[in-house]
Amino acid sequence: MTELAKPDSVPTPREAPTPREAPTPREAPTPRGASTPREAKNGAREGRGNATIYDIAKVAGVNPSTVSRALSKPGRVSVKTQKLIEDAAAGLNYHVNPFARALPTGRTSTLGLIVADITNPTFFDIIRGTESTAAVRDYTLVLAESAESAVTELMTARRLMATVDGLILASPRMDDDDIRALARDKPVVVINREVEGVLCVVPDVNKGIGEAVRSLAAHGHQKIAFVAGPPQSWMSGRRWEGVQAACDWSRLEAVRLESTKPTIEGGRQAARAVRASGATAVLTYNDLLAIGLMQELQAAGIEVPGQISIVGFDDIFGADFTTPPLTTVRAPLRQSGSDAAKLLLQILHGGAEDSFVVQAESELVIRGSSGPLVTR
Amino acid sequence: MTELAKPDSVPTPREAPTPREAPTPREAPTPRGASTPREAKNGAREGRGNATIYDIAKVAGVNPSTVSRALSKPGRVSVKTQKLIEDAAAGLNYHVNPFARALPTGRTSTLGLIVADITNPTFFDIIRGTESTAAVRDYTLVLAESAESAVTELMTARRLMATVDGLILASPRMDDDDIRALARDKPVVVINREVEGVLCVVPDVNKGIGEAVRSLAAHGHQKIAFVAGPPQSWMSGRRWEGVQAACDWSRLEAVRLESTKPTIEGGRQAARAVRASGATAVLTYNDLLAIGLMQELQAAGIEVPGQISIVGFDDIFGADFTTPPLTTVRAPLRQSGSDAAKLLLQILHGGAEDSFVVQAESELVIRGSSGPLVTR
DNA sequence: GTAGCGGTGGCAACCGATTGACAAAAATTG
DNA sequence: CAATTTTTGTCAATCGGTTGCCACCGCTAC
Repeated sequence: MTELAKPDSVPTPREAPTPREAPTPREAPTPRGASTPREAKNGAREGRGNATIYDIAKVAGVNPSTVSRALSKPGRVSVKTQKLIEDAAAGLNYHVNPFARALPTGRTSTLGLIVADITNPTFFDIIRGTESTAAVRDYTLVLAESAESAVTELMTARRLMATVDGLILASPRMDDDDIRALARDKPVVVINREVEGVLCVVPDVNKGIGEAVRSLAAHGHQKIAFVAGPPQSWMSGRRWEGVQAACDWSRLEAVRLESTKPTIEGGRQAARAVRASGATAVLTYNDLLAIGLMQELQAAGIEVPGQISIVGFDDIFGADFTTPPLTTVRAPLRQSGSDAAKLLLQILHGGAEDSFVVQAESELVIRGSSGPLVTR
Repeated sequence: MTELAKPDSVPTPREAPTPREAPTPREAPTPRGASTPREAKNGAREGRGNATIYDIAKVAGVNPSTVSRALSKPGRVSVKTQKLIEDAAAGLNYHVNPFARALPTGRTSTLGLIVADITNPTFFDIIRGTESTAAVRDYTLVLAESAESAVTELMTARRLMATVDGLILASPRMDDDDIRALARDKPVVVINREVEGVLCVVPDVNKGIGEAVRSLAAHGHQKIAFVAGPPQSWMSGRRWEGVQAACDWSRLEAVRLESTKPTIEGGRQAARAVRASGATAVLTYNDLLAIGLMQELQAAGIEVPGQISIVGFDDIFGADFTTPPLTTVRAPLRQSGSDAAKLLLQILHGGAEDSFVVQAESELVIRGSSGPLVTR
C-alpha cells in the first residue's frame, strides 16, 4: 500500500487505500527536510519536534481521531481506551500543538489586552488582574500597547484579533464605532469607558467621589477645584460630572481646571492655576497629577493639607509613599482587569449578554493629604 | 483510482487531477458546517472568517502558492503578478492567518516573558522594555507570571514554549539545569541571573555599588549594613558581594542582615535588626525594603538621613515619592528588558553567539535619603 | 431470530499557509 | 534559429489536530 518506492519525485498521492488493511499513510518515511541530512531515526521520535497524536495512536494501537477525542471530549471513548491513550500520552510526554488546534477550531486559549501606555502605573494593576484570572482558567495573556495613539491602537487590535479568543481594551483611545466593529468580530470588553453595545467594565465613580466631597465639606472646605485629564478621556469627563454633582449636593462650589498631560509633570504645571483658583481643596483626574501638584505646592512653601487639601484618583502603587501620604479615591483597577477577563471567559464559554456594564465600587482612602484648614 | 464508492455523500476526494485542466478541488462546494443551514453564498466570501490566499488566488487568477510567495518571498515572482496579487490582497483586506503559518514553519512572531511576580514593580520596567522592542520588530509579547514558585515557573515556561519563538526569563526561580533544558528547545534569554551556557542580561552592579559606598564613605560613615533579599535570589548574592568588595576597598565595615521578604513589610521588619547593628548607613537589596525600612525608622523618630542613611536598589517607580526621596542604585531595568528582547530577536534572525552575557550599567542616583551624619 | 439501539472507533476531509520539485515560458547565447 | 539558461508559476504534500458521518459491536426487546 502507498508504496512510495519511487526513486525520487512522484510521491503517489493518496493512493487508493484498500479499505481494510491500509495503515495510515504517515507510515511512509518522507521527512520534510529530506535535503538536510539530519537523518531522522524514524519511529522513536527523538529528533526535533514533539510527540503528536499520531505517535500516541501508534503506541496505543488506535486511530488518531480516537486519540483526539480521548484527549478533548471526555466520555466520548470507553474508559479502557481512554486509559490506554492517556498512558501513552504521558509516556511520550505529549502536549497538544496549539496551532494545530487553533487552525480548524479557531480556539486559541489566549486573551489579548491593549493598554494605552505601559508607562502609566494605572495599568499595572489592570494587567495584574487580567493576567491572574486568565491564568487561573489556563488562558494566556497577550499584551500590547497603543502608545496613546488611536491609529496604533486600532492596528494593534486588528493584529491581535487574529491570535486571540477575545480582546480587552483598557481605556481605549479609538472611536466608538471602531470598537463596535472590532466587537462584531470577536468578543471585546472595554475597561474604563462606556460604549453602547459593547461589554464594559467601569468603576462606579460616584460613591468614592461622594465620600471625598463630603469629607472635604466636613472639614470646612467651600470651594473645590478639579484638575481634569486628557479631553479624549471618557473617565475624566465622568469624574468631573461626579464632582459637580457631589458639590451641588453638598452646596459647595466646584471649578474645573485643565491639565497639559496626566502625569507628575502635568501636576506640577497645574499648581499655578490651582493657586489662582482660590480653591482650598483639589481633586485631580489621577494620582500622578495629585503627586506632581503636591510636590510643586510644597516646594512653594504651601502646607498640605494645612493650607490646601489634595485628593487623587485611582490609588496607584506608590500613592502612600508621599509625605503626607496621598488621600485618594481608589478605583478597583485590579478588579476591573479581573472582571473584564471573567466577563470575556464567560462569553467564550457559558455565553452571556452581548451588552452589559459592570459596575465595580470605588471608595475613598483617607490618608494625610486632606484635612481641615489650619488658620494661622 | 481511490474509488471509495460510498453510496451517498462521497465528495470525490482528491480526484485524480488530469494534469492539465482539473480546477482546484476547493471549487467543490462542500462547506464545513453543512449541517448548519448558514447558506454560504459561494465565491464572495461574505460570511464568517477572513480572506485566505485561496481567495486572492481566485481573484488574481493565479495559484495559491504563487500568492504565498508573492506575499512572503520578495523577488520570487514577477513584478507584474506581484502587483496583481497585492492589489487583490488589499481589496479583500487580507491578513495572514498566524496559525496556518505557524503550523508548517514553526515561526510565530511571538516572544514569551515570564516574571516571578507581576505584583513587584521591579518587573514593570522590564515588561515595558521588552514589549516596546518586541513591538518595534512586529513581535507580540506573551506575558506570564510564575507566582514566585519554581514549579509553576517551569510549567508556565513549558506551556509558553509551544507558542513562542523565544522566551525571556526575568529573575527566574528554577534550577540552572531546567533553564538549560528549556534553552535546548528554543532560544532563551535570562535577565538578572547568570546561567552557564545560556544567554544572560545582567546589570553590572559593581559600578553603582562602588559609587554608593564611596559616597557614604565620603560622608563619614564607617559601618554599613546590607539588608539581603531572598536566599534563592542570584542578584541578592551578587549585590552583597559587591557591597563587601566596595567596603573592603574603602576600608569600611560591612555587615549582612537578613530580611523575611523583599517587600515594604519586610523592610519594616528589618528596622529592629538595623538599629541593633549599629550601622549608620544601610544598603538594601531593593527599593521596597528601603522604603519600608525608612518608614519604620521615621515612625520611631529617627532622622533620615541625619541619623542614618538609606540607599535602595533598582530605582523603581515611586522611589522619588518618599520624603526624603530615596537615594538608590539604579538598575537599568527597562534596558535589560529591551536588551533581552533584542538579543532574542538577533538569534532568531541574524544568529548570534549561543552564550553571552550582556552587561548593562548601574549607577548611583543620589537623592535625599543619604548624606552626612548630623551629630547633635 | 431479528430488529432496534446506544456506545465506540475509524475514515477522510478539512483548517490556511509553506515549500521542494518540476514544468512552462521567457530571456540569453552561440 | 536552435540550444541553453534563467524566470516564473503550478502541483501536491505537509504541519497536527478536529469532526461529520458511518460502520461495527454487543445488548436488549419483541
